[in-house]
Amino acid sequence: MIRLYNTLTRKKEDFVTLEPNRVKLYVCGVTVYNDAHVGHAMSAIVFDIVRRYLEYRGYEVKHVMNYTDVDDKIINRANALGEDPLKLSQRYIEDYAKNLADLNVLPATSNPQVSKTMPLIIKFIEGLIEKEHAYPAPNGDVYFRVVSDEDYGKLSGRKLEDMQAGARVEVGEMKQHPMDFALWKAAKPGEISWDSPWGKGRPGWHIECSAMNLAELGEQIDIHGGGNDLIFPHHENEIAQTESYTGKQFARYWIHNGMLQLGGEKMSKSLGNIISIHDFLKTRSADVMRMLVLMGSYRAPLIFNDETQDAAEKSLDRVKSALRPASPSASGLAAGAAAELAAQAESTKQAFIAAMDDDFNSPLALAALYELVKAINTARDNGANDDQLAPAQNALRELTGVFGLQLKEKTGSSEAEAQVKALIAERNEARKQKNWARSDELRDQLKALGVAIEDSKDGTTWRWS
RNA sequence: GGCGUCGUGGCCAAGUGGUAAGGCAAGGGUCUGCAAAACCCUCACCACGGGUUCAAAUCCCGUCGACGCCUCCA
Repeated sequence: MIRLYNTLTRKKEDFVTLEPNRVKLYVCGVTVYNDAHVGHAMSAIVFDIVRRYLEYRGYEVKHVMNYTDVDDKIINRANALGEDPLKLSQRYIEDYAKNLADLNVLPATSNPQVSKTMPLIIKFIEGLIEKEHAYPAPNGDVYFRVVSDEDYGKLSGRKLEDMQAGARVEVGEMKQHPMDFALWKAAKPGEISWDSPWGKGRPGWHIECSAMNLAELGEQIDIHGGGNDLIFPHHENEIAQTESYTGKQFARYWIHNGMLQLGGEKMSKSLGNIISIHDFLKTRSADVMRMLVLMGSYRAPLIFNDETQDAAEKSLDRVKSALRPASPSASGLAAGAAAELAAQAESTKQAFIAAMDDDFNSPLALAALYELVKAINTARDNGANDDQLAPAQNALRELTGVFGLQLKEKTGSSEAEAQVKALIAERNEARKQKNWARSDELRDQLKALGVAIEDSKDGTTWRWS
């Protein structure tokens, strides 16, 4: 039984889907107006692993991730660049899709966009007005009436009274209650806009997700996810809108990832402490980013610095060490030892599943993988041949695959490879003559080329490092 | 000020009543011409102060501190 921490109840709960073996998963995507950063990568990877794990456990997952392509920031940036806002956002949608592919994030089942959901958004708002959950203001805005929603604040644990006491709530003169929020914003002159019963305008931020959810997944969904910075107001308002509109519970489980921290602060576009996904991938692999995410709980803040990145990289090397072939002169393992390795593969699999079933406890699942890594390496040291290693290595591949790790060994061009082989041949000759000085010199040369040398009884092996 | 999450070894991080997983780093060892890789060994009384209990990192109260949200934000 899978258990999930549900933000709505602040407890771990048994995961029971609306329909057997099917999961409706909606994850808030990004607002597309500039490069996405590694914080977005973290969120995307977290939910990619959720999706991959649910599929591994036999669920058919319908995974929806939206793009917010109509928004103040997009309009501002487009104005600054003298570009059409929808062209700009389309450009960044394609860019983000490439980021995700580079990170080995599986494409969502669908990627709805605000600009393509306008009729439904308008219909949704009309429905809310009809039910007196919303009201048009004289200036052409439409607001959601928070006092009409008796359990408003249930996700974030806030009460309307508390929020009114807060110093930073601004009372808009068009609003009946300071916490009322815009469903529709009247267009300012020259702004991109759509026709509506309330005049030209565009949707507020929250209504789009309610509408796209309804369009893609229906009135009720299993899991709604996103960064924990979206809990309030975004997800709170989504709940208010959708439940007021349908009269049914919206999402059963709300899951939120923690924030990626750079220098002790949340990485965010507003703070400007950003490392883009493009820049990250210039020096590190997608696997490193994924490993970084896996090393901690998805709900906790992720400490992102050189030290943690190095640790992630080394940890990956360790996992990869188990996937190397048997030594050339492997004499074969005794039957008992081979059976032991098979048993370890099986118990690792069980431990992995038990860990991941418990609210995606990836650090614990990783610990199980390292046990298998150790067992495989020990077996190899003890003379296991490739056939004997294969089942355990396949199990390791299977489980790391659930994490979306690719575990590729580095490669070089064929010319470089030819050069390396020549140097190694020369070195072997020197070693035969016990010319250690020359041998070590050649090893240094190879190291400079990025080649690691390993000598053993049965000869020299090498790999790109 | 309000709401929420949290404070475990040098770093990252599991563990939510019975005397602390794992990874990285570090030190020692096996192997090696020397290395490297792999393997073996060593390395914490869990922010602080009270309390509950036969027993607490784990429950309760308090203090201090960190982070997130309350404004756009994955």
